[in-house]
Amino acid sequence: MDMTWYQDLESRIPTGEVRTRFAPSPTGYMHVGNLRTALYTWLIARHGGGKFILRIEDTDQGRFVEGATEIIYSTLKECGLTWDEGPDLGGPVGPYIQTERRDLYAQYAKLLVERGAAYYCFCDKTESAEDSGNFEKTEDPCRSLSSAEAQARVDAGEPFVIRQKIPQGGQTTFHDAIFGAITVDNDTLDDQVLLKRDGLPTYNFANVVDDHLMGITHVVRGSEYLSSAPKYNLLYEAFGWTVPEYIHCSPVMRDAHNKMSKRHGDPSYEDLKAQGYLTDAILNYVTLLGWAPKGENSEQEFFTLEELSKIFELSGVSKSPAIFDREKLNYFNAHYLREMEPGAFYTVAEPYLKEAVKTPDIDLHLIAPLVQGRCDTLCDIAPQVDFFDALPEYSNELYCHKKMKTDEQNSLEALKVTLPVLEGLTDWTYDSIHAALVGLAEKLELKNGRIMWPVRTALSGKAVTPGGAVELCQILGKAETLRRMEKGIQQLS
RNA sequence: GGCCCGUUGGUCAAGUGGUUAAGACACCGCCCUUUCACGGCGGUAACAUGGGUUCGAAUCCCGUACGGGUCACCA
Repeated sequence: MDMTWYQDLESRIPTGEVRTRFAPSPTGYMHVGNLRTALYTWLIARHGGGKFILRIEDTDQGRFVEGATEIIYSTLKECGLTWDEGPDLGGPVGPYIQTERRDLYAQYAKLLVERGAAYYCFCDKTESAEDSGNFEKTEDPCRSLSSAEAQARVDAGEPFVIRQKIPQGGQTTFHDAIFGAITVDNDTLDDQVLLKRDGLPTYNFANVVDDHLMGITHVVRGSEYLSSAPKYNLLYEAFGWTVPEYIHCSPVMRDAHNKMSKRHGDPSYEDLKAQGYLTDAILNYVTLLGWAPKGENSEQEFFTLEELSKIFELSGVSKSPAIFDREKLNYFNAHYLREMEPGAFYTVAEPYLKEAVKTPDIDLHLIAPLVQGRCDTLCDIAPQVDFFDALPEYSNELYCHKKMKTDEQNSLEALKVTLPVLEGLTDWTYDSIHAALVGLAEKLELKNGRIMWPVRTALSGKAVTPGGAVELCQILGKAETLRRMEKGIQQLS
């Protein structure tokens, strides 16, 4: 009995557990919307104690990008979105790459033809409505071909596609976890292509077949697929399969009108990393773009993946698109940066510090804690610490500070009295320098700032520095400190 | 153009018939302070719109406007 060819496939489908899948096509980089979809999908699986599956959808021969699969793997791994089954791990319902499942789709498409839910079409390729400007729905002449005639043309070697035969009249209703029940007239649906001329399935068909065969219980995808969902239901119905739960997510926007896109130069996950953002911060922020915790957690905004997998609920997913806000991402990143243990921060900051400060005598470990609280991203480090290597040219205007009550004249005096004090210091530590400078101010009955401001200015040549006068003295070392102060005195004289 | 979906401050958002309409980012002010940050305190700012239903509507219904998606042998 050849009608049982699919029984083995069907028997492999796991049941009784939550199974979700992330199914990217290897056409480029991992954009933010993609990452969010992967994250939600993973969260649903983990929240339900189920399996997260990775499937590569490479049915478009023309758009394959070399290395794209690797970016998908590395991004998911870095983010901690571990998968239980996939091309590299295998699993009970593999293979997990669609081109390796090629024969399956054709078989299932033919099954649909036999059942009268699909038909062979021999027409020329149709242009997209947008390109052609033609939105009229036209009756496909191949739809009414007799099965004998169609089969004869197939046998004769005539190229064909297989199209879904949408019922005439009636309505189809599908349910989405976020949007609820949506009903459409069947007459508004088109006989979409299931199997392309090259024998590979379209995205829509491969999805249905694979999601069923892989036992996917929750289908997470972008809302751009919302309007094709009714056709999916018709397909599931024709096969006699159980319809999974749909979760359609609205897009992540760059502004009110446009999705985030590579074309507009919007950053991918990798770009954000290169711009000095931490993975945890990116994930945390992206989670909140289109999802919010409910109830008692509704005011919490910082989450670990672990916490999220406990409290993530679909009811918190938003229907409307969310605009990606760099400022808020900065806030999250700054928060994560500050929360890091000093050692951990040093590890991530070191490459950036080394890039900016090359003087061998300078201890980068002393600089790191100074910049930790002053950065939105790691890329903010270098511009703040470049003066350690070389004192920049600066204007004497910098010595004038209203609040510190300093001007060029009293700054010159301050430097002149401070120089010998520091010169006489044998113990060059933070505490001793601090004691010396504060002691001097006290002795002269001056506010600390009257001494600190001129010193900090002379040492940095900048209006803003990480750390104050004492830290800068300590880090620069005695010799360099004295040299820069003498330079200041000379410049002010 | 047909169909589908959406609309709470500039942004992310809570809210499910009765609230002074949360909170966060950003912005502004004050405090802290050896600069700048950090931190603390306070402030400006919203239910797209018109009709219903109701004692009462951000919440329910209808229309309008605006926005998005889709109508590919792309995903």
